[in-house]
Amino acid sequence: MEEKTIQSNFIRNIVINDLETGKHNKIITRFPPEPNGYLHIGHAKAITLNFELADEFNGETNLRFDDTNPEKEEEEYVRSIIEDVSWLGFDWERLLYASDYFDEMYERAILLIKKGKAYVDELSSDEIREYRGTLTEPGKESPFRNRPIEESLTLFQEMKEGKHPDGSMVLRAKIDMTSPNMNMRDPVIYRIIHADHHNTGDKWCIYPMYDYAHPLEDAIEGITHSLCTLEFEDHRPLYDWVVRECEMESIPRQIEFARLNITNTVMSKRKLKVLVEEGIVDSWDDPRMPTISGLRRRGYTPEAIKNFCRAIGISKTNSVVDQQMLEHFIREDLKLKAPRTMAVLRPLKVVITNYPKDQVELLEAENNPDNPEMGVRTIPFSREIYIEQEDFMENPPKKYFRLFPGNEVRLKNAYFIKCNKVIKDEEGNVVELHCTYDPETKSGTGFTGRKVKGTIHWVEASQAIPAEIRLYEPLILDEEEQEDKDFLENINSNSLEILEGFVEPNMVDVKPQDKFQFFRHGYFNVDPKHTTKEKITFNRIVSLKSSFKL
RNA sequence: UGGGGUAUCGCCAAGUCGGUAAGGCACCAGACUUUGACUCUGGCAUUCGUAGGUUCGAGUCCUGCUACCCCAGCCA
Repeated sequence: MEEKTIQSNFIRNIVINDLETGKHNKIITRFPPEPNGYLHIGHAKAITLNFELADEFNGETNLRFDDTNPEKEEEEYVRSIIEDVSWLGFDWERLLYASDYFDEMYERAILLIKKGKAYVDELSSDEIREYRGTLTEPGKESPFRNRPIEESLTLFQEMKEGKHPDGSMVLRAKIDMTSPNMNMRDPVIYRIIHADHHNTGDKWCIYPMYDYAHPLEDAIEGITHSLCTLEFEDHRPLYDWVVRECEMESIPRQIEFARLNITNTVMSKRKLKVLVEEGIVDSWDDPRMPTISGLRRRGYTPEAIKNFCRAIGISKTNSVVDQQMLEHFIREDLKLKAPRTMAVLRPLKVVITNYPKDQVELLEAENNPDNPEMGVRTIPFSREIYIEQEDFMENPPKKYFRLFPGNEVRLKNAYFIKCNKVIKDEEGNVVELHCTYDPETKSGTGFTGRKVKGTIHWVEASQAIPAEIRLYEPLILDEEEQEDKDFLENINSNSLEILEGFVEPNMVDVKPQDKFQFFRHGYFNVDPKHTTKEKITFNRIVSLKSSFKL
């Protein structure tokens, strides 16, 4: 169920204009993750934007790893990012790495030095910081700023050859130490890092900084529209400076948009990492995580995620999208896709006293009333069944349509039953119900003799399959207006609830990632990690909406 | 107190040359219902941060305020 209703947004308008005016005949975008962590739904927003924008206008999109810092990046992340982007259903034109361009970047740096636009600085990092000035005070020029070009050339060569230790010197762009834009105060563009790179091994011991590397990567690939998040707005003058001074032929345009925030969760890599490291969740793909892998394990589909990304729009406003919006799109997608089945999460045994002992009859049930093509299945029915604890109340309030003493309800796909007797344990807890059924009310016979207000789900007791069912709630509690509060103080300690319930016997052969609608409960996914031959574990993706209030 | 941004319904978000406020989520009411689900119908901004100005007419133009976000990594 993909809805490709294209929503207008300011970036798309820019593209349309660029195409109409002939500035570009074809657009090329890119998704440039740094392979230093797992992708989350915020990345999905950027991925969807880049790929679909190019696709709409017959352009191309590259997947490019921005691997300019070997100390933080790993092959494992490259693998997971590729997996996630593919899973979302996007095909890149080219799979590239910033490290593919290290040679060219080095040559362009030499060009800058020769033009007097860059110099090797031997100030320490602390000194560089001091010389940089502050937000309100201009910086000072480094004593090395005006050293001879030949000297910088030699030193830069030596940096590359590994003749100098980490931190001893850097290559800086020579721009303006008094600029009100801190990024223009002679930014460092190359630093020495003696570390193995996942792609280039030990070939290099100097690595370009983002602000220098990124515009070159874009220009080299012929990227026309380089989309990034708001915090890079201040970097745009530097981006343009690099493209211009390095004399790149292709001129990419950087355009910034707001990153995604969703209520009741966290989105930064840093915070997600804390959740994993503090053991608040058990891994990056924990079903409570907003990571692509977490959402996948929870049971979200690529279509739902993409529809969500399309629906939230693109703008420059800092915003927080209601998490209910995400839930809406998975419900919508699974409505027609997920077969219905009955599962009892908190079992209460019911004995149907007038039903013959030792009789088991097979009943027919629709797999999806909203999608008849999904066919029917048969389910067993007998004298003993389980129903949901919350579907019975001994002393119900008004408007309680479910089972209570003397009341009659419909068992979905089976018969009407009436509750006659409540069995309790010593502590007064209801442990069993005795009911009677009416053979004339069998589902599918067209019985119209009388109506009942409630229909409840059930599972036949002797053949029911025990299953583990995991219910999730948001990781983060609704925040009150408390600034500077550590997000860990708002952690929802009840974000996971594990239940032992029963599912229909025909669930024996489910496979990991199979999705179902548990009748009257919500949508569930077969967990790929916890499910074993002995026991199936289901993750609740999302509950059904409900207007029922006790 | 420097620079860069943003302010349209509870939450997202469209709003071409100024012409008299799309849509989605949420919510409320009703209909339907073998899911208190779905679906359907109706309701949800006389108003676009605020104060002025220009104009026959301004969310869209001008001016002044206000609030919030980002920037002082040899991170991206």
